[in-house]
Amino acid sequence: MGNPAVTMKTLAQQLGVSVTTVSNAYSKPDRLSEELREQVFATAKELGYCGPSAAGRALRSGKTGICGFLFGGPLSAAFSDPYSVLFLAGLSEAMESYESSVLLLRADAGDDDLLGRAPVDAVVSGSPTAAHPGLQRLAGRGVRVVGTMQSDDADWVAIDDREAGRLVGLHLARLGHRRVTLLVPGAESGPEPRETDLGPDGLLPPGFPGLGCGFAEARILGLRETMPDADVRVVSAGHNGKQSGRSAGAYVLDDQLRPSAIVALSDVLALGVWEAVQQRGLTPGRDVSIAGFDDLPDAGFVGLTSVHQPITEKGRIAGHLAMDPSYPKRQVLLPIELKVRASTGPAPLTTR
Amino acid sequence: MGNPAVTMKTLAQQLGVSVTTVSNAYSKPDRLSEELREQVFATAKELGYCGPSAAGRALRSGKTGICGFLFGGPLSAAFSDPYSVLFLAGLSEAMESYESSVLLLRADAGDDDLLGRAPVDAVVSGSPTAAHPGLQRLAGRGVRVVGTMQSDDADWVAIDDREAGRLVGLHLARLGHRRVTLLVPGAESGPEPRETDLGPDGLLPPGFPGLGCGFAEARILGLRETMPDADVRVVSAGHNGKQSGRSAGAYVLDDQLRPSAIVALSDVLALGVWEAVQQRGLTPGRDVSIAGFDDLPDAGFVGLTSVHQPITEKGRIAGHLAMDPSYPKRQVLLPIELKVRASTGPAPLTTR
DNA sequence: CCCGACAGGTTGATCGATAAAGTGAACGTT
DNA sequence: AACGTTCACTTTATCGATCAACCTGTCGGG
Repeated sequence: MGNPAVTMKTLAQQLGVSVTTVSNAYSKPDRLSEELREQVFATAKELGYCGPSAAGRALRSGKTGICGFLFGGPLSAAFSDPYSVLFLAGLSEAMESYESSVLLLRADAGDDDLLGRAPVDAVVSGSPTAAHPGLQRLAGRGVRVVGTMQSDDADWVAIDDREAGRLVGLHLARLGHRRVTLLVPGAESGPEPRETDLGPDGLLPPGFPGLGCGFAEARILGLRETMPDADVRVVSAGHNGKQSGRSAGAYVLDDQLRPSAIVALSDVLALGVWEAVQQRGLTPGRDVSIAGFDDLPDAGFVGLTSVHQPITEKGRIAGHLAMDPSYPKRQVLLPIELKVRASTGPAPLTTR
Repeated sequence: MGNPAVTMKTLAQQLGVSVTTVSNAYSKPDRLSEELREQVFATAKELGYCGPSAAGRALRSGKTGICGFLFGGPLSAAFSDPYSVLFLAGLSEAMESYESSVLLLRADAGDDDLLGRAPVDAVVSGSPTAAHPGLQRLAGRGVRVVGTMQSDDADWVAIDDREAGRLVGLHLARLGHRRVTLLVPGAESGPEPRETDLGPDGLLPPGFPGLGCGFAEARILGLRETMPDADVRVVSAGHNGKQSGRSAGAYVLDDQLRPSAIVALSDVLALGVWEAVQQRGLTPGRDVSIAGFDDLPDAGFVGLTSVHQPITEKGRIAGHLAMDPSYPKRQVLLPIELKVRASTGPAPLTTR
């Protein structure tokens, strides 16, 4: 039952010892006799004391045993995206070995607060929404920050997104594709797909939704690099979900100048496109090729060509980087691999 | 960059005002002039102060703005179980409306600590591992506890598991099934399926893994109630995953006395069974019927008969119960519905 | 016989912030 | 003119625990 007011002081008084001794019973067992320690615990149970309060301990010691997982956008979206779920699985697995827990944080502009006020020892930037403004300051406060995109200064675990783009580009180029549409997960703009051309530098035009994604730019660059003379269009697909993948797919497929290949910057989108293709009675890999990134389990299931990355392992390593300052490699580049499946095939002659 | 030692005191000194005023600037805007407030923020930015520290605030005010999500077993398992992922999606969605965040907690015996020391205002018991010993004491400390199983005293959001069992039982009985095997998610015992008969009371024998599940008992009771003269066997399927569903399914299917229907107490298990059935070249719903519970998205996808419950909504409501003491209904029973799909059909004549 | 090491405590300061009560000036009220 | 109010802050007292530093016997070695 435990009265709310039961604290170490209460215990100490009851036992006739100092508060420090009670504290030691919990956190420094070797500093008092085994016997007394037992007594402390016995009295604790009796009075309904349930261990040192998180707040007090955190304030004094400066540690919380909590690692934040930062997600850009509504947290509920994190759970509908298999990528983050897999990442979280790895992250929380790592946390268990540190007896720490994971705090889900939403990284929203303006919401400096929730982030700044989070009681965490470290933060892992889960979605590759690279640099949240508040992150910098957090780092100053002694919070370790771990990214999931390459950068010069910070700690990170990432893949070579440019290389990932190249893998797909090369593959499609060899299959003879010349007209390609890229689907980028956009901001939370409505379901309306929006279209653009790439700038002269091969990058997204400034202000185009999807820009913030971080990985988008690199993947596009890599792809362009290996398909220099292809006709590449870019369509923003609203939020990163199967649903918007489907509608963006529809938009692209119904266009009179249908591309021979559609590359989605994430598998969720690609899977949506896959459905749109099926709905139209077309066969992926024959009538139109589809490729994605991340190689989610479902990709293997339906036969979607995708660039594999070890997502759960990524989460695990991020966890170690976050909790263990002495972890040797502070910047980890994970291997990737193109999984060629049935969803990509030679470009149809009519559209070559 | 923000020196670690930048605190409200620093700000106050720099500005020549009291610490309280700085505090008010953040949490009680109407208690100081707009002008001064701006100044405070300006200086904060200048000195790299990133808002009130969570620890200090939590200690003094007794609130953390954090809701714990309690999972029985390794947290990483929570992410491989679509049920908990869907639940978490709802929970975190609700949290956003309270500007609170979710802390993932592992409810392990012996690990009283991690739970007791968690800086939370409330805890939602995510997996139906009903009553963690520490929960009681937490409640005493002023932490609101929300369950996902029916009980008399506490707040909860749940479904009528017994009724769920009845729905399945009735359905199977009408289809003429007389020999049924129940698959219960067991403890983390190895992959070895283990078998048992139901006790005379129609309950699991004491000590049988799966007992702790909470919902298992009720569902079994309901099922038995509607199939009084069926031959019901129970098999424990190791941990709650597709994998163990498959091996438990194999175990059951390869038995000489193969049942005409297999009921898994969770869809993940059922989906595993489904795969085992397919692997053997059998057709679910014709050669052997399969039914599950929870109606995960994949269930609809492959055509698995299952008892639907609004999982995400459950999480949402749990969140409201946790964060809003004035939420009207403190005990919420959600509707369920049997979704009949292709995986169940008339019992084959040979096995009737 | 003195010294140092060690086990097993104690004391007092402190972590960063908020709650509650107080202060003084300006203003309106009857 | 006396009095109640409001505004805009300040003062003081904690919240619960940990840390650094300091006692106090005891025991073995030189």
